[in-house]
Amino acid sequence: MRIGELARRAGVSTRALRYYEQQGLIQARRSANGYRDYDETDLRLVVEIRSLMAVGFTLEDARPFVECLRSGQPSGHACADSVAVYRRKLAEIDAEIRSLIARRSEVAAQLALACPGCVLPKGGEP
Amino acid sequence: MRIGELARRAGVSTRALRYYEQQGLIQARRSANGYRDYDETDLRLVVEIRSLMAVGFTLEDARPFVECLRSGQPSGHACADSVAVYRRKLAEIDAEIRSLIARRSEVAAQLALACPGCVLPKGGEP
DNA sequence: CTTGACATTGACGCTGGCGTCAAGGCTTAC
DNA sequence: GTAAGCCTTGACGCCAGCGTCAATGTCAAG
Repeated sequence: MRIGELARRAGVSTRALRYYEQQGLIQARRSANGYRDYDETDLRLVVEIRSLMAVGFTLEDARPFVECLRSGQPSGHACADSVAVYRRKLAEIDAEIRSLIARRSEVAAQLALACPGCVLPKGGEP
Repeated sequence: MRIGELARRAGVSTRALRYYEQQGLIQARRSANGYRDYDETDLRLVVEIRSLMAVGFTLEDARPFVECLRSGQPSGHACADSVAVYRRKLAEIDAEIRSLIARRSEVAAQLALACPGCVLPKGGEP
Protein backbone atom coordinates (compact mmCIF):
# COMPACT_ATOMS: atom_id res chain seq x y z
CA MET A 1 0.00 0.00 0.00
CA ARG A 2 1.08 3.59 -0.48
CA ILE A 3 1.69 6.18 2.18
CA GLY A 4 -1.78 7.71 2.12
CA GLU A 5 -3.51 4.41 2.76
CA LEU A 6 -1.11 3.49 5.56
CA ALA A 7 -1.67 6.89 7.12
CA ARG A 8 -5.43 6.45 7.05
CA ARG A 9 -5.30 2.91 8.42
CA ALA A 10 -2.85 3.80 11.17
CA GLY A 11 -4.52 7.08 12.03
CA VAL A 12 -1.45 9.23 11.49
CA SER A 13 -0.41 11.86 8.97
CA THR A 14 1.75 11.14 5.97
CA ARG A 15 4.15 13.70 7.36
CA ALA A 16 4.50 11.64 10.52
CA LEU A 17 5.23 8.50 8.52
CA ARG A 18 7.98 10.23 6.57
CA TYR A 19 9.35 11.54 9.83
CA TYR A 20 9.43 8.06 11.36
CA GLU A 21 11.29 6.87 8.30
CA GLN A 22 13.73 9.76 8.56
CA GLN A 23 14.35 8.75 12.16
CA GLY A 24 15.04 5.19 11.03
CA LEU A 25 12.03 3.64 12.72
CA ILE A 26 10.38 2.34 9.59
CA GLN A 27 11.83 1.64 6.16
CA ALA A 28 9.67 1.60 3.08
CA ARG A 29 10.33 -0.27 -0.09
CA ARG A 30 9.94 1.83 -3.21
CA SER A 31 7.77 1.21 -6.22
CA ALA A 32 9.18 1.74 -9.71
CA ASN A 33 7.85 5.29 -9.70
CA GLY A 34 9.57 6.13 -6.44
CA TYR A 35 6.48 5.91 -4.27
CA ARG A 36 6.87 4.34 -0.84
CA ASP A 37 5.37 0.86 -0.67
CA TYR A 38 4.24 -0.56 2.67
CA ASP A 39 2.87 -3.90 3.81
CA GLU A 40 0.89 -5.14 6.80
CA THR A 41 4.02 -5.47 8.91
CA ASP A 42 4.66 -1.76 8.51
CA LEU A 43 1.13 -1.09 9.67
CA ARG A 44 1.84 -3.10 12.80
CA LEU A 45 5.02 -1.12 13.41
CA VAL A 46 3.20 2.18 13.14
CA VAL A 47 0.39 1.01 15.37
CA GLU A 48 2.97 -0.08 17.93
CA ILE A 49 4.66 3.29 17.77
CA ARG A 50 1.42 5.16 18.25
CA SER A 51 0.27 3.03 21.15
CA LEU A 52 3.58 3.59 22.89
CA MET A 53 3.43 7.30 22.25
CA ALA A 54 -0.09 7.31 23.66
CA VAL A 55 1.35 6.35 27.03
CA GLY A 56 4.08 8.96 26.91
CA PHE A 57 6.92 7.21 25.12
CA THR A 58 9.16 9.20 22.82
CA LEU A 59 10.12 7.94 19.39
CA GLU A 60 13.50 6.92 20.77
CA ASP A 61 11.74 4.94 23.51
CA ALA A 62 9.73 3.18 20.83
CA ARG A 63 12.77 2.18 18.79
CA PRO A 64 13.60 -1.08 20.62
CA PHE A 65 10.00 -2.23 20.30
CA VAL A 66 10.00 -1.58 16.59
CA GLU A 67 13.31 -3.36 16.14
CA CYS A 68 11.98 -6.24 18.18
CA LEU A 69 8.96 -6.57 15.92
CA ARG A 70 11.11 -6.30 12.83
CA SER A 71 13.38 -9.03 14.09
CA GLY A 72 10.44 -11.38 13.78
CA GLN A 73 9.15 -11.41 17.33
CA PRO A 74 5.38 -11.72 17.59
CA SER A 75 5.17 -8.70 19.91
CA GLY A 76 7.31 -5.65 20.45
CA HIS A 77 7.94 -6.27 24.12
CA ALA A 78 9.38 -9.75 23.64
CA CYS A 79 12.95 -8.46 23.66
CA ALA A 80 15.21 -7.52 26.53
CA ASP A 81 15.75 -3.98 25.30
CA SER A 82 12.02 -3.36 25.26
CA VAL A 83 11.60 -4.64 28.79
CA ALA A 84 14.45 -2.40 29.89
CA VAL A 85 12.67 0.59 28.37
CA TYR A 86 9.46 -0.39 30.17
CA ARG A 87 11.28 -0.45 33.46
CA ARG A 88 13.04 2.82 32.82
CA LYS A 89 9.81 4.50 31.79
CA LEU A 90 8.09 3.22 34.91
CA ALA A 91 10.84 4.78 36.99
CA GLU A 92 10.57 8.03 35.06
CA ILE A 93 6.81 8.14 35.48
CA ASP A 94 7.15 7.45 39.20
CA ALA A 95 9.65 10.28 39.52
CA GLU A 96 7.36 12.62 37.64
CA ILE A 97 4.41 11.67 39.82
CA ARG A 98 6.41 12.29 42.97
CA SER A 99 7.57 15.63 41.65
CA LEU A 100 4.07 16.64 40.67
CA ILE A 101 2.68 15.66 44.06
CA ALA A 102 5.35 17.71 45.79
CA ARG A 103 4.65 20.69 43.56
CA ARG A 104 0.94 20.28 44.07
CA SER A 105 1.28 20.48 47.82
CA GLU A 106 3.46 23.58 47.51
CA VAL A 107 0.92 25.28 45.32
CA ALA A 108 -1.90 24.21 47.61
CA ALA A 109 -0.03 25.66 50.58
CA GLN A 110 0.44 28.96 48.79
CA LEU A 111 -3.20 29.02 47.79
CA ALA A 112 -4.16 28.36 51.39
CA LEU A 113 -2.07 31.36 52.43
CA ALA A 114 -3.56 33.56 49.76
CA CYS A 115 -7.13 32.48 50.24
CA PRO A 116 -7.87 30.51 53.40
CA GLY A 117 -10.76 28.16 52.80
CA CYS A 118 -10.21 28.11 49.06
CA VAL A 119 -8.33 24.84 49.03
CA LEU A 120 -9.90 21.48 49.59
CA PRO A 121 -7.49 18.61 50.17
CA LYS A 122 -6.81 15.84 47.71
CA GLY A 123 -4.86 13.35 49.75
CA GLY A 124 -1.48 14.54 48.57
CA GLU A 125 -0.13 15.42 52.02
CA PRO A 126 -0.44 13.29 55.19
CA MET B 1 22.03 48.11 40.47
CA ARG B 2 22.98 46.87 37.03
CA ILE B 3 21.92 43.68 35.34
CA GLY B 4 24.91 41.60 36.42
CA GLU B 5 24.39 42.30 40.09
CA LEU B 6 20.67 41.61 39.88
CA ALA B 7 21.42 38.37 38.09
CA ARG B 8 23.84 37.25 40.79
CA ARG B 9 21.51 38.22 43.63
CA ALA B 10 18.49 36.59 42.05
CA GLY B 11 20.37 33.53 40.88
CA VAL B 12 19.44 33.87 37.23
CA SER B 13 21.34 34.71 34.05
CA THR B 14 21.44 38.15 32.52
CA ARG B 15 19.97 36.59 29.44
CA ALA B 16 16.97 35.48 31.45
CA LEU B 17 16.48 38.99 32.85
CA ARG B 18 16.52 40.50 29.38
CA TYR B 19 14.07 37.85 28.28
CA TYR B 20 11.71 38.66 31.15
CA GLU B 21 11.87 42.29 30.14
CA GLN B 22 11.17 41.42 26.54
CA GLN B 23 8.11 39.50 27.73
CA GLY B 24 6.96 42.53 29.65
CA LEU B 25 7.36 41.01 33.10
CA ILE B 26 9.91 43.48 34.40
CA GLN B 27 10.81 46.96 33.19
CA ALA B 28 14.18 48.48 33.87
CA ARG B 29 15.00 52.16 34.12
CA ARG B 30 18.00 53.18 32.09
CA SER B 31 21.12 54.97 33.26
CA ALA B 32 22.54 57.81 31.21
CA ASN B 33 24.83 55.39 29.41
CA GLY B 34 21.96 53.12 28.41
CA TYR B 35 22.61 50.44 31.02
CA ARG B 36 19.62 48.87 32.73
CA ASP B 37 19.15 50.10 36.29
CA TYR B 38 17.28 47.97 38.82
CA ASP B 39 16.19 48.43 42.43
CA GLU B 40 15.20 46.14 45.29
CA THR B 41 11.63 45.91 44.03
CA ASP B 42 12.88 44.41 40.79
CA LEU B 43 14.80 41.86 42.79
CA ARG B 44 11.61 40.86 44.55
CA LEU B 45 9.83 40.50 41.23
CA VAL B 46 12.52 38.22 39.85
CA VAL B 47 12.60 36.14 43.02
CA GLU B 48 8.83 35.77 42.78
CA ILE B 49 9.09 34.68 39.16
CA ARG B 50 11.75 32.09 39.96
CA SER B 51 9.88 30.64 42.91
CA LEU B 52 6.77 30.27 40.79
CA MET B 53 8.71 28.67 37.97
CA ALA B 54 10.23 26.28 40.50
CA VAL B 55 6.79 24.78 41.07
CA GLY B 56 6.02 24.48 37.39
CA PHE B 57 4.51 27.85 36.49
CA THR B 58 5.20 29.31 33.07
CA LEU B 59 6.18 32.94 32.64
CA GLU B 60 2.62 33.71 31.58
CA ASP B 61 1.36 32.09 34.77
CA ALA B 62 3.69 34.32 36.75
CA ARG B 63 2.49 37.53 35.12
CA PRO B 64 -0.48 38.23 37.43
CA PHE B 65 1.74 37.77 40.47
CA VAL B 66 4.29 40.22 39.14
CA GLU B 67 1.63 42.76 38.28
CA CYS B 68 0.15 42.29 41.73
CA LEU B 69 3.48 43.05 43.35
CA ARG B 70 4.04 46.03 41.09
CA SER B 71 0.64 47.42 41.97
CA GLY B 72 1.93 47.83 45.50
CA GLN B 73 0.59 44.69 47.16
CA PRO B 74 2.89 43.26 49.81
CA SER B 75 2.76 39.80 48.24
CA GLY B 76 2.15 38.55 44.76
CA HIS B 77 -0.79 36.34 45.64
CA ALA B 78 -2.84 39.13 47.22
CA CYS B 79 -4.78 39.74 44.00
CA ALA B 80 -7.74 37.91 42.55
CA ASP B 81 -5.97 37.10 39.28
CA SER B 82 -3.16 35.41 41.16
CA VAL B 83 -5.55 33.30 43.18
CA ALA B 84 -7.31 32.31 39.98
CA VAL B 85 -4.00 31.16 38.54
CA TYR B 86 -3.29 29.14 41.68
CA ARG B 87 -6.61 27.38 41.32
CA ARG B 88 -6.13 26.76 37.64
CA LYS B 89 -2.62 25.40 38.21
CA LEU B 90 -3.88 23.11 40.94
CA ALA B 91 -6.46 21.73 38.53
CA GLU B 92 -3.81 21.31 35.83
CA ILE B 93 -1.48 19.51 38.20
CA ASP B 94 -4.27 17.23 39.36
CA ALA B 95 -5.11 16.40 35.77
CA GLU B 96 -1.47 15.67 35.03
CA ILE B 97 -1.17 13.45 38.06
CA ARG B 98 -4.28 11.51 37.08
CA SER B 99 -2.98 11.12 33.56
CA LEU B 100 0.42 9.96 34.77
CA ILE B 101 -1.13 7.44 37.14
CA ALA B 102 -3.27 6.07 34.34
CA ARG B 103 -0.28 5.84 32.05
CA ARG B 104 1.78 4.25 34.77
CA SER B 105 -0.72 1.47 35.24
CA GLU B 106 -0.88 0.87 31.49
CA VAL B 107 2.88 0.61 31.29
CA ALA B 108 2.97 -1.61 34.35
CA ALA B 109 0.37 -3.88 32.79
CA GLN B 110 2.40 -4.16 29.61
CA LEU B 111 5.52 -4.87 31.59
CA ALA B 112 3.69 -7.56 33.49
CA LEU B 113 2.73 -9.14 30.19
CA ALA B 114 6.25 -8.94 28.84
CA CYS B 115 7.98 -10.07 31.97
CA PRO B 116 5.77 -11.62 34.64
CA GLY B 117 7.24 -11.03 38.05
CA CYS B 118 9.18 -7.99 36.93
CA VAL B 119 6.70 -5.46 38.20
CA LEU B 120 6.21 -4.70 41.83
CA PRO B 121 3.16 -2.60 42.67
CA LYS B 122 3.26 1.01 43.77
CA GLY B 123 -0.29 1.62 44.98
CA GLY B 124 -1.51 3.07 41.70
CA GLU B 125 -4.14 0.41 41.05
CA PRO B 126 -6.54 -1.11 43.64
C1' DC C 1 -5.55 16.45 -23.29
C1' DT C 2 -6.71 17.79 -19.03
C1' DT C 3 -8.13 17.44 -14.47
C1' DG C 4 -7.57 15.75 -9.92
C1' DA C 5 -5.94 12.89 -6.53
C1' DC C 6 -2.15 10.97 -5.24
C1' DA C 7 3.10 11.01 -4.61
C1' DT C 8 8.12 13.14 -4.09
C1' DT C 9 11.97 16.13 -1.65
C1' DG C 10 13.29 20.28 0.77
C1' DA C 11 12.83 23.67 3.85
C1' DC C 12 10.82 26.81 7.17
C1' DG C 13 7.60 27.38 11.36
C1' DC C 14 5.98 26.35 15.92
C1' DT C 15 6.42 26.11 21.32
C1' DG C 16 9.37 28.04 25.98
C1' DG C 17 13.03 29.62 28.04
C1' DC C 18 16.63 30.64 27.57
C1' DG C 19 22.36 29.61 25.92
C1' DT C 20 25.67 31.39 23.15
C1' DC C 21 28.13 34.00 19.92
C1' DA C 22 29.01 38.51 17.30
C1' DA C 23 30.34 43.11 17.24
C1' DG C 24 30.63 46.82 19.53
C1' DG C 25 30.34 50.85 23.53
C1' DC C 26 31.38 52.42 28.55
C1' DT C 27 34.35 52.79 32.67
C1' DT C 28 37.96 52.10 35.69
C1' DA C 29 42.65 50.68 36.82
C1' DC C 30 47.25 50.24 35.76
C1' DG D 1 47.09 53.45 25.84
C1' DT D 2 45.43 49.31 26.92
C1' DA D 3 43.59 45.58 29.37
C1' DA D 4 39.78 43.94 31.97
C1' DG D 5 35.28 43.72 33.00
C1' DC D 6 31.08 45.40 32.64
C1' DC D 7 27.20 46.62 29.42
C1' DT D 8 24.26 46.97 24.70
C1' DT D 9 21.34 44.88 20.65
C1' DG D 10 20.59 41.25 17.30
C1' DA D 11 20.32 36.89 15.84
C1' DC D 12 20.89 31.91 15.58
C1' DG D 13 20.59 27.29 18.17
C1' DC D 14 18.27 23.84 20.95
C1' DC D 15 14.63 20.25 22.24
C1' DA D 16 10.28 16.87 19.69
C1' DG D 17 7.22 15.89 16.58
C1' DC D 18 5.50 17.02 13.42
C1' DG D 19 2.30 21.11 10.29
C1' DT D 20 2.48 23.49 6.25
C1' DC D 21 3.94 25.37 1.99
C1' DA D 22 6.56 25.09 -2.48
C1' DA D 23 7.59 23.18 -6.67
C1' DT D 24 7.22 19.18 -9.19
C1' DG D 25 6.27 14.18 -10.76
C1' DT D 26 2.83 10.09 -11.57
C1' DC D 27 -1.16 7.95 -12.95
C1' DA D 28 -6.03 6.73 -13.89
C1' DA D 29 -10.53 8.67 -15.32
C1' DG D 30 -13.19 11.57 -18.16
